[in-house]
Amino acid sequence: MKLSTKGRYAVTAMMDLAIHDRIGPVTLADISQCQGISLSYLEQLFAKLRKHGLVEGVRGPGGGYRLAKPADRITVANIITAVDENVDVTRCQGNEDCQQGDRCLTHELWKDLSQQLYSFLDGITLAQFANRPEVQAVARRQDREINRHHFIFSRTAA
Amino acid sequence: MKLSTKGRYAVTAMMDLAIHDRIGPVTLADISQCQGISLSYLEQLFAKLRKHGLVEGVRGPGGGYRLAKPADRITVANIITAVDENVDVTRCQGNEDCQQGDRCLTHELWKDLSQQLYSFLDGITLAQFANRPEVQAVARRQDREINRHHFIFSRTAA
DNA sequence: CTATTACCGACAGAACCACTCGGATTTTTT
DNA sequence: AAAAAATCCGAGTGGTTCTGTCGGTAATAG
Repeated sequence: MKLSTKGRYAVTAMMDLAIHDRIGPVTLADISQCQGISLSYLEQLFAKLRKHGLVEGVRGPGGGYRLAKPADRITVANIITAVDENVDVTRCQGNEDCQQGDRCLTHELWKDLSQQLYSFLDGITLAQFANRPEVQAVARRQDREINRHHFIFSRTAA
Repeated sequence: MKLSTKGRYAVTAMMDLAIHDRIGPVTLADISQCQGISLSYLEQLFAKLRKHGLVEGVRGPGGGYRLAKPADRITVANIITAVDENVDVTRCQGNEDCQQGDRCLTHELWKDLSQQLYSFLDGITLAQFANRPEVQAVARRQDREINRHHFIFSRTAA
């Protein structure tokens, strides 16, 4: 388990997808502009998310990314492990005899804590965020706006 | 909230201190050898832990580090924030009008998740690890060993 | 006095992060 | 058919963090 800005970017971007899931795919350009992350960097993150079956891309104009599974089946732990594939285990990989047989029981304790943390984050789904009343309200307003712009201007010109 | 190898090292080292707290200070050389971390790197970590009032150093032969507070008053969150002082907030620091006023509500959601994570780790104390029966058993055996070596050889020669 | 330990700062290589650039491919619109 | 919008792809880069080395000073126990 590891937690860096990379993971945060991935999680917030996925929240964005979950919120606007109903009106179709969201472009990386939108997320880039909205969240202040570079487009190319987002592309790299989404390549990993796609390989892990969390999102699917839609090419061409009007395309973008959408969730590959219902939002209540995607957990925060899923997202973080998808982009931070570095498992980064203890120094004495598996072989527990790192020092006089039993000295390094702290490694066991850490593994236990790490597992607790994973379980915690695995219990939090994207749906839990997207279904909040205040989120629904804002999302609906934005969706209308986006639809209007789809007809008049291009969407990203908003 | 951030979680890297640095934080893991700090937490496992602090677990070590908590486990052997009863027999006095633990030297960094011991932790270094036991956990496979370089001595100088440990020194850097413990300088931060000391500045945050989590440990106190004892100089001279027989010295080392010991917990500055009872183990049930030191949480995992305390340790991690002590060594990873990087708070690393959202891109639009505080000013919520990062994009068209309300677009970036994902930042709010992330802040909420981050807070949940902190609370979770803040609920886990060193004592919860040190007080486990299996830990107690191993620690007692090790302590005896260390005491014996204190008289016959030097402690690190074990 | 000597050995042991914490303390301190500078530095250096390696790895990783965040990002850029230049393209190629697919699809919709015109 | 042409143009534009979007995903895809890989190479490369500057900066930071990680990990560790080295050399030294200060305090303390025996």
